[in-house]
Amino acid sequence: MPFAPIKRLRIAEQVAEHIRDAILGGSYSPGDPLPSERDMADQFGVNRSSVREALHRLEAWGLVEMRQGGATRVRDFLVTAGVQLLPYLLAPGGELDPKMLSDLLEIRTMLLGWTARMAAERATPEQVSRLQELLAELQAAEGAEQTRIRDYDFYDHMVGMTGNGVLVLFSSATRRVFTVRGELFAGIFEGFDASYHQRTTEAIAAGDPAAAAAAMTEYGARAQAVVEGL
Amino acid sequence: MPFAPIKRLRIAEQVAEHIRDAILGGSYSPGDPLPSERDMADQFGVNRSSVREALHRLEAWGLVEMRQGGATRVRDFLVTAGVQLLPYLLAPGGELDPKMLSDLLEIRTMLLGWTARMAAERATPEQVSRLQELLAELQAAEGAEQTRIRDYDFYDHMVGMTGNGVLVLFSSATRRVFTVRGELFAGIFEGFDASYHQRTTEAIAAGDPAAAAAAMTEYGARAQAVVEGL
DNA sequence: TGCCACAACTGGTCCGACCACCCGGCCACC
DNA sequence: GGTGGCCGGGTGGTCGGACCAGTTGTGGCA
Repeated sequence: MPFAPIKRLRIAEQVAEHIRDAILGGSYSPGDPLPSERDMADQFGVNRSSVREALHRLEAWGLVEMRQGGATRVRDFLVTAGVQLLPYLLAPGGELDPKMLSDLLEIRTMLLGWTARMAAERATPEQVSRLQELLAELQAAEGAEQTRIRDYDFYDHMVGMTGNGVLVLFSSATRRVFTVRGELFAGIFEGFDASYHQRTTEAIAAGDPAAAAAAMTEYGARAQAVVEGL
Repeated sequence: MPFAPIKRLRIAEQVAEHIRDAILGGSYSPGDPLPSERDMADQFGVNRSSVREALHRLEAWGLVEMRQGGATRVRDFLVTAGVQLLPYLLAPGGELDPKMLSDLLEIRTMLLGWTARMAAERATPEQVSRLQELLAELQAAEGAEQTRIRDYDFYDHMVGMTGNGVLVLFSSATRRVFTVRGELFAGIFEGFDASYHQRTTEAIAAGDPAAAAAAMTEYGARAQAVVEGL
């Protein structure tokens, strides 16, 4: 077994994680002021510049609002936060939020169905044969992790087949969740059943959008049931 | 008429906008190195700290990748960028990308339909009466801008009715697009026809998910047709 | 030819200073 | 009692410079 890669964390990143967890963990309510940059620099034992870098990151994520002269305040992140916060909203403060997980899988089911439908409508022959290759690789996958990766490659290719650039953005946002929080979804890929993907591929090859959507929707619903059963 | 708020401009923000536009405008390809922080600080005539703040913002948006020792490189933002970049991807370099706009409206249609469906499945009586209020306000709206705002309030309430927290994140991301780039969608709200919303409200009140989804999908499709016809 | 040490980059962190701005308390004035 | 101005202390914003840490290309050596 190879050595795990050394995780190199920039100081500003660590600071950002601390503050992010404190906010998502409920230590602050929307509108509450954070301690001043100078205070936090002292508390963390780092330079004020690093604290500022961390705060700017949180600001870009929609978690806090910085105003010259006034305190940096926590925003109502459920409204202002970007999708990129999803991995952390799933488990704020380290404890899994089952409701959020359930919601995410529901959205995933919707995206799966719609993507398969549009892929079937717009597929080119080359894309179909590539999809069949990916299906074969998925069926040959061993282990939960490899299955997860190939499942998402399959989905990614369908996204590309839709030709919708905005969907690419959305799906890459959700992919990040599955990557960062892969352990939450292991149940989906244990004893994986690739028959849904096979039906989907056949439906797309046959140019049958409704059947493709149905197969992927069923797959998503089954994944929902599996994870909810935990 | 009240005074318009004074627009404040932080230096780092302006720098970030410049670099962002250069990247989205195609001045750099994925993998290309940006000039060094010290160079850009000279060129912009600002301190290196400000350039670094700007770069960190771009990094949080998924536009660039910073690595100690190596150059800061442009990422393949169509894959790595967050949804929060959508407003700028719609018009990279100031020129509208009609394909991206078309894709966005297509996604919007999907979200409209699905949201209405789930809202119909899960609505409580209180939520329904609130929706009817919002419908009345929408029907009474005057002018494109007021219509746009109330249309989104209507949609936002449906999102709340689904009870899906992840959908809230997604839809707030898309709402930002309509806010920042409102001028692109003015056509939708000129000569607005609220009958789709009325049908939707009635279907939700009657607990008919399919009808609700159909009405909102038609509404989205009509908006697509209007904007594409420009 | 192939390897490696070095030098010249890059970004990452730190420090200390000053500026711009917000807010609170104070006070003179109406 | 209310108003407006003043001011001081605290906040974030910017600056310049220094040094650390990691990468990259190059030149010389074996």
